[in-house]
Amino acid sequence: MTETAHRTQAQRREQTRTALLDATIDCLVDVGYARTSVQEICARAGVSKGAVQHHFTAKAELMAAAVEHLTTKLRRQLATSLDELPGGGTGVTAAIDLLWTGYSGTLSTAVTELWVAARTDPELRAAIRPVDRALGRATLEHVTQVAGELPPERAEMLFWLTVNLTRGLALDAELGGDPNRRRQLLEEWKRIAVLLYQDAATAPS
Amino acid sequence: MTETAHRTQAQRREQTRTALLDATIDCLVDVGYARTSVQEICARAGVSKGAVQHHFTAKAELMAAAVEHLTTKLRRQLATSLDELPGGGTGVTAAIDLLWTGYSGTLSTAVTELWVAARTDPELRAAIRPVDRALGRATLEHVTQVAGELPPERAEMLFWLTVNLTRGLALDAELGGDPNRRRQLLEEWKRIAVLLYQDAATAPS
DNA sequence: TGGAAAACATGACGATCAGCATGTAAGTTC
DNA sequence: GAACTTACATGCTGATCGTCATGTTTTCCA
Repeated sequence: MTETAHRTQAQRREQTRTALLDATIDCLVDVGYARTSVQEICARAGVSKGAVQHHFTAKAELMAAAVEHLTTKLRRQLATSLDELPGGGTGVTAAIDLLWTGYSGTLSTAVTELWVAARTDPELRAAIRPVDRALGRATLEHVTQVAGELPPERAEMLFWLTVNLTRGLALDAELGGDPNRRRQLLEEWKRIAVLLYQDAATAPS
Repeated sequence: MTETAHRTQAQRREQTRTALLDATIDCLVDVGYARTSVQEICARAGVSKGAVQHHFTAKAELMAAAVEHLTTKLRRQLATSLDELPGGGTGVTAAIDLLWTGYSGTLSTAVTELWVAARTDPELRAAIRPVDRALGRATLEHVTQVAGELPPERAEMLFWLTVNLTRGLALDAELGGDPNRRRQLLEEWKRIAVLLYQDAATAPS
């Protein structure tokens, strides 16, 4: 119990750092950005305010780091669900499911909180933009890998349409919209996408 | 100059009330929900904290009232753009444009702030949901009125797909995504919708 | 093994928050 | 026009915010 586990300095640093970042994400998810205070964060992380001060000069820097932490986690989640999902994946349909599961999870909820907050916070915004763009490109790669061969331009269109649609649906889900309707809409969108895929295959302009 | 304009009590009440609600919306739009304080609001409205206290028992009630105020404004905006837009409106295309202009304005920005905040605030959420559902239905009516005759079920699908897509696009716009891409995506979506419209007309299942 | 440095804790600081108690001015009613 | 009510202003209160200054513990290195 009272046994002191020997940890190297780098280990300690990394450990409390990730604890802080995870706590930040948790905080964003279940109390929202407005009420995500430093105190609340380090209470969840089990450390003191001095710790967060030692690792990050200001709250804004913590948030910026949380953004990066979030995207790496999202990338990992994307990779794993990519390995699991497409067993008998039917190309476009599987890709859409992939995006939906990605954008409807708790991680994306945290991202949305940060996005909306970033709209009126230039500093946070500057931190988010490049990371988000990189995530977008990486996701596009993964998805096209699943979706089979479409004309690249068409594929990108479909991708971004799906991304924005799922983002809208995720927002609807956050506010407690009807889950059934969301399912229906997603199914309908899959049918449309497949239809378009056939179009692109049979009559590429 | 120093002439005191005689205002009836009801006029005074209504006037500062709408001033407060407008100021709240302004505040949400350009400083965000997290930094929308009572002080900031009544500073913008040109009244004192006592005034907001007299009209609303708590900040939550102010926000709830702001939600209702917002939706009535959105309805008016929708109605006017409905009168202006569809001069040579081509049915579905015009309807999509209508929705986009509706969901990409400042009013919808404020709504998004409240939505995201409402996710972790049950009180605010309870205030938003019914009003938002009513707005959705009203919008659906207006849109179908513009879109021409589609099978009602198809029309509703298209409507909700468009709504969620435009919401996602609006979120993208808020964070400073590429406006050109948004234009392209919207154009593409219009083409798809028209295609589906033809489908529904020629081969109604 | 002991001193330096890094990692973390504690407590206090001014600022700001939402809410309340009390005062004043404008309108209403008789 | 005087009592009364409504509409608003002013100033305070405890709580909480982010930040900082200063201790205490843990690891490192020689």
